[in-house]
Amino acid sequence: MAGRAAKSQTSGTGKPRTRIQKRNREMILRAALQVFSQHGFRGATLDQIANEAGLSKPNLLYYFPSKDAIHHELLQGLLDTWLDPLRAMNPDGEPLDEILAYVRRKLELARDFPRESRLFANEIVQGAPRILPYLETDLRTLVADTSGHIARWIDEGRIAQVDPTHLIFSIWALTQHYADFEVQVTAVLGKDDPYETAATHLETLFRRMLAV
Amino acid sequence: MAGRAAKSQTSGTGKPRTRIQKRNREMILRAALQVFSQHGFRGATLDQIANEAGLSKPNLLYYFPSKDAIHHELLQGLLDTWLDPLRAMNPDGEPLDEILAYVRRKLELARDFPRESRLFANEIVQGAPRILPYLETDLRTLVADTSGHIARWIDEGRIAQVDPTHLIFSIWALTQHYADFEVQVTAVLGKDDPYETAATHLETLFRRMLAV
DNA sequence: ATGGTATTTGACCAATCGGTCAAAAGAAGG
DNA sequence: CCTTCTTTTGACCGATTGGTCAAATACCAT
Repeated sequence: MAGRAAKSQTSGTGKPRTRIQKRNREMILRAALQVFSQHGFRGATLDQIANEAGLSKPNLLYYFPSKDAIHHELLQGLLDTWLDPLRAMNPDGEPLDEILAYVRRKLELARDFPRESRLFANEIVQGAPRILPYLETDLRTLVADTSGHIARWIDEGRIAQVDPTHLIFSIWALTQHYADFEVQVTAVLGKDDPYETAATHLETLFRRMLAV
Repeated sequence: MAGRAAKSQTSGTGKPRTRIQKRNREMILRAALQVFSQHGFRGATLDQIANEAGLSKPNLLYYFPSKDAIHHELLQGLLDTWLDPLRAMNPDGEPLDEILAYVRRKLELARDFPRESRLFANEIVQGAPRILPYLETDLRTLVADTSGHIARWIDEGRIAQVDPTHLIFSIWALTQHYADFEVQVTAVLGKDDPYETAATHLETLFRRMLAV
């Protein structure tokens, strides 16, 4: 009994091997998403996450080596899907359709995954201490590329003149607002679901902004 | 020495009476704004704030009774000034000018007081646990009133048809984005100041959206 | 200088933080 | 049934948390 590391340790970067592991890791990530998105990284506690997941704290740490590891895995898994809609924009498509489709997809993400959006918002608002390098490389390149396509569309006279990068910022700001500031939107509008009216509003907005 | 409360205790709701108190309370609030806006309420610690303010923790607690009290005073002082630009909108003015002026003022606030914006963003993203009642009453009324004015402008055919409340949301989202997501904007754009181009972009956007 | 007030601090506290560990309890195959 | 591996847990650790308190110090009018 000299070795202290379990032979079949699956925590950390390893992939789950049993059904129990898969189930519990998912429960933990779901609980962690809830807690991290509501309190930010430093404001969240392992006890909260464990409690939300219905596990004991040591048991939670049996599946993940640390608080940072959970947060990191959550953020990592988020980033890919979060920017997919932007990558999905087709430079050879009809400009207005492509942009409106992107807006729609982004608003759907805000509606269907508000906690993911708030997790990301927390990270950014607090200075992006964990994903700044990603922002300065991958994200920056992706935005530069997309801005290039938009600039070409403008040069070809297919949409109105507009700063391409700020256009992208505007799409992010307008769509994520409904997830990140949900309580404010709800407090002002009442408990009704704001997403239908928001979708109409945003389509109108971008149609007018981009009409030639 | 029976009484434990100092006769001249000025902490809590009392107003500062000496120059030292005024100075130190201001230093504390400035430090607290920095820390709270970066880490959120739960993620911020009194030691951090005290350190940032150049005071010892007990000394900090000589001027404010608790962590909550500091955060509360900060938020309270913020709310008034934060919505002033909206209150300053003149229902009898020229619609487009009024709205564009509001956008400009709001963007200036984001540029000049980004930490205040992020303090507010943190509070809202995390569910507004401390100011939800305010949102549901004062803010809601204010938005309802302003939406009424905008609706009238639309009825009079002075600006294009648009959902007034979502128009207000759009202004908030677009302007605050540059403060709340500053690191992302900077990471994508480079270190250059984005506010000049943002101002132009937003003016163009709202002109097109509201043109009759 | 002196006395009273305002301010500052070191030492301390209970509670909670992230994390560890050895042992107990399940699960599975033979 | 027994063995082996996986999963769970209670007890515990040092560090940090928000906050207290009595004593020390700075300030100021007389």
